[in-house]
Amino acid sequence: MSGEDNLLRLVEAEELDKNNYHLQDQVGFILRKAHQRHVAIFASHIGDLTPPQFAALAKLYDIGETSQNQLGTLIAMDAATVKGVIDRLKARGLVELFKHEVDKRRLLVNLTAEGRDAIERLIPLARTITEETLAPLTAKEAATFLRLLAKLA
Amino acid sequence: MSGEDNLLRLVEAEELDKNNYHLQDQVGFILRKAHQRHVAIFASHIGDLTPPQFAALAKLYDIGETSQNQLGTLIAMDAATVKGVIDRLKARGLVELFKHEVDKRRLLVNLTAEGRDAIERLIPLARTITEETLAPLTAKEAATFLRLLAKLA
DNA sequence: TTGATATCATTTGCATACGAATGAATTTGC
DNA sequence: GCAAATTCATTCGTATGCAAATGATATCAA
Repeated sequence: MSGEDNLLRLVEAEELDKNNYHLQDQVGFILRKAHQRHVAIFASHIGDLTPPQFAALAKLYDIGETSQNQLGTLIAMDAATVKGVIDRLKARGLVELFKHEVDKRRLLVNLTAEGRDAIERLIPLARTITEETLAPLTAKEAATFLRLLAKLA
Repeated sequence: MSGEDNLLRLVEAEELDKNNYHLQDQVGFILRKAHQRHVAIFASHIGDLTPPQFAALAKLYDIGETSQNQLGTLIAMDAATVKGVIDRLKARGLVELFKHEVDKRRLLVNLTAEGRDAIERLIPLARTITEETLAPLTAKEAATFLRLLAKLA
């Protein structure tokens, strides 16, 4: 085999390497698509609330009154994002805000009676949404998937 | 067992049902967190481009010139979103736009020489990003995860 | 106690993401 | 061949999502 052959093979290998990258096989790209699909399923069942808004209500229903910042940590939203979400829920009368009596930096958030009614009404729909999102998998596959997904998140 | 006992159990079961919903176990919530983590990993390796911008460049590198709309379909972005992404890539000189000679509705997009250089330089980093995203899983788990994720997306 | 740090909330700027409406151009169906 | 339907691109409005900067308050440490 000549030196020129070796060079050729090397060049071909590099070309192959470049062309071998397929976006549609990358975990990030598929993750983005799976998330898109879930959001669409969510919207088809719960049209008047977004997944982040639902997450805020569900968490407040679970743990009760907490600070805006703490809520953000629990539902994986940074401070700027959670503020917008809470502002919109407040505008719709689903949550109330209070200043913390002792620590004046904190803004306490809690469900209103209306917010409590809403989340109690929506939780069954949320179960349906979860089911429909996982519908392409068997029960066993879904369990495996959730276990591995949790390791990644 | 009295009728009152039955009623009590029923009420308790309903309460349990309501309180039994745990946001942090829902596939949508974990999917959102996994996606967030991936985007953060992406940004730590490729700071000057977002994942959607990278997707557009990678797909153009893969298939060559195409219409804005077709590109959007291939990278799972609606028309409004892809327009913004392409506009920003164009402003940075990474893609060029041409009117389609025959079908005057279409706007053709292609990489510039600079765009081609950029994507060739970035693909190795993208491989690293994929690896790091999947790092919490073993090779076997990663393969299983990708197979199931693809079924969901 | 006070000066340095840290925490909480807000604001601004930028970048997806998508529904809905619009207008231009093309294709289809009859 | 022409009206209806479709496709392509754009624009507007709304909602995340995050980095960075700012101001108020609280905690820590010397």
